[in-house]
Amino acid sequence: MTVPSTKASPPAARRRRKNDPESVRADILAVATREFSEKGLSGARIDEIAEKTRASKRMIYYYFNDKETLYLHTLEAAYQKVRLQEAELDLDHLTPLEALSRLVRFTFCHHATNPDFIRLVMIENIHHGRFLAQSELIQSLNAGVIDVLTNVYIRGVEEGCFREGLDPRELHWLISALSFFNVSNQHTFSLIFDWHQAAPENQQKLEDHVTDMVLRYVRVDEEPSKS
Amino acid sequence: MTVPSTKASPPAARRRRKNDPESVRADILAVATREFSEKGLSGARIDEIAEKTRASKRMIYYYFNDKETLYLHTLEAAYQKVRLQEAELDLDHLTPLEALSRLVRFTFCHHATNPDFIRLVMIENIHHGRFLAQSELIQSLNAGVIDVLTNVYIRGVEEGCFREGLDPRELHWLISALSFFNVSNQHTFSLIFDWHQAAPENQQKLEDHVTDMVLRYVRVDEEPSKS
DNA sequence: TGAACAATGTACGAAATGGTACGTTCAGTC
DNA sequence: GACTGAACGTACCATTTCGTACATTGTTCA
Repeated sequence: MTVPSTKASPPAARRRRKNDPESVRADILAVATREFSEKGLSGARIDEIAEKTRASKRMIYYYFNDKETLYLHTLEAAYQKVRLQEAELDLDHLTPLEALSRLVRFTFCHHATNPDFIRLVMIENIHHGRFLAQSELIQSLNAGVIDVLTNVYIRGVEEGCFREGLDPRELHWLISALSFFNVSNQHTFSLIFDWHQAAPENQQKLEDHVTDMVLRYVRVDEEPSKS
Repeated sequence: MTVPSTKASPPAARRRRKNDPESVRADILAVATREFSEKGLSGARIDEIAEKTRASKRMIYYYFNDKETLYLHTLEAAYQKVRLQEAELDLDHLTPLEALSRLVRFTFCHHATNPDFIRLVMIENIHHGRFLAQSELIQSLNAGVIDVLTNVYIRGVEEGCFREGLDPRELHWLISALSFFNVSNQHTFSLIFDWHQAAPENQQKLEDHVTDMVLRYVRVDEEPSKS
């Protein structure tokens, strides 16, 4: 009763209390993200996650029921974070060409700066998307991703700078593929071709090439005239 | 001495003998490939590999020293198999455009029909290419892969159908990225965008798009004239 | 204040798992 | 035909690893 400023406001008063479930949960999730993305589902160790956490192993099983559930929550959190970042993108005030270019560069840079997310997706694919299939959350989150691209594309076609007949979903596939591969296969590619792909100058080159490639694919053909 | 037709020819007479080291080794490697590519290094179980083999667990440790060595041999065998298939490609008698098109389609199809290999490479990347770095074999194998592409590209530039200034290694990167992603991220992509990517008609579409994309990127610009 | 429930720590159990000790059989050689 | 080393089987060990039982502390509300 004599406690400073806490009166029926549990979520706001996080300082004075000893028990802080939300932060414990968040802490576990953060550590789990690092561990799972680094070592995979079977490679990550619950005990090691527990050690690196302020909490104890008991807490992991308290908030998340078992290893696989923890992994699923990790995956969901990662997707949510991505979507939040994507939502900040504002393309409506740009010309279609600029907007598409911006979108490609954003995707490329985003993936490059979020290797944890990429690795989790790789790992999830190794598991045949078994966990993603369980998550309605993720699937609903991703519903609107294509919409942004669709809008840009339609505007481009209407303005005559993009050629017709392309499927925005396939366009998204192309952009994703190039941006994803840049992170996912960096190690093997660098080793095999003795090329420091992660070097800033090479990353810049790749970003330019990827952007160029997508634009060339979408732009109308510059053929002077037919016959 | 009364044995049928075996006289100082151990490698040829494989039938009558009870011990058949080569085939045991090959069998182990084949099973290990399936297991590792399916479940990863940490996910695969030596006991399970042993069970699925005609041999026993003891034999795995007899021929390969430990789990990681077995994994490394698996990886090396997979790369070797790929290189053998690639070597069959004969592009010299084609025009540069046809040759490049052929090369892209070959890569796309090859990856699509060898998911085990793709998955092993994914897994190896999860391990930061740690094992590939140990293998001089693989790195030497891959030396000549770029050469084929380089030849085609140079021919194309000389004949005036490819634009100058592109790096064959980066070109290879683009082709690999699109072909690789098609397999590596099939599960998550199909789920998220509710699109049966593995369906033959969609695979055909993607193959066409990928080929088209690469060709559009490499072809000379069709601009009528400057100013 | 004290009952009720949420949050947390400690210690432990049971199964899985990589790896090995030890013995046996096979195949070529003197 | 005895000897030797390669090839192979069985049983086992030590450790790791997921998960839980149980006790304890914190928090809220009547």
